[in-house]
Amino acid sequence: MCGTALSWYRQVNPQCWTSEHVLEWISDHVDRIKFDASTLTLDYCTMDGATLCQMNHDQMISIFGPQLGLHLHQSLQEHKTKYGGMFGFPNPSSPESRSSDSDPEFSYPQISTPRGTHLWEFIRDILIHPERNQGLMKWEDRREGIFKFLKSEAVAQMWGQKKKNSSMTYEKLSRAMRYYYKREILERVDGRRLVYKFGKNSSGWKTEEVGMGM
DNA sequence: TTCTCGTTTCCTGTTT
DNA sequence: AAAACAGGAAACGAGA
Repeated sequence: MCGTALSWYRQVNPQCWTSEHVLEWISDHVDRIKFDASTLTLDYCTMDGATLCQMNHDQMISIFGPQLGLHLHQSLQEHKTKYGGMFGFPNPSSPESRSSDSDPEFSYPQISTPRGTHLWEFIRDILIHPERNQGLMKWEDRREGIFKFLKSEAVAQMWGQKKKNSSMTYEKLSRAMRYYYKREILERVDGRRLVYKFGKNSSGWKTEEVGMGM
């Protein structure tokens, strides 16, 4: 990894980036899309490349918001395919560099994320990080898996971005949610508008199951 | 290429 | 009245 130019890091596997490179890369995108950087927390931008590469689309959006998050995610995917060697996504068993540079509480549950996340998984991943999801959704009853949409149209837009469909609405998203009742991925919660409950065929949201120390 | 799955889109009717 | 909820039906795109 010999480097000379300021931006040499852009030609290497993003896994190798230091936290400075990551920060540089983020600010580059901030400039490029004229994003209002004052809405960002420097804390969340401080991570090394390996940590960055661990993040999936939803986590990226949870931290950086729908606009910047999407740009970062797409750009990172391009970097990965171009310079990231043979891996489509990061090695799940990577030892994890927990340097003081990394976000100390950066311990996402290791959920196997198949290509093309499903809607319920997308929703679940937003809920797993309530402190970072910008008030999009919240748990009504964490134990029971009951949750509520706070910004239904915003979530729908995010879902649409993920599927490259700018015309997604809550109306249409909710139809897909209702199909989950029969498959018992969701259970009905009636009388409660915008409230749903995870069913027995869902996974990855229970605190015990995920081992988040609760 | 065809088939399935998981939605997406549209719609009509009901409920809150 | 507006926004959600209910599902049927058909179209769709990705992947096997």
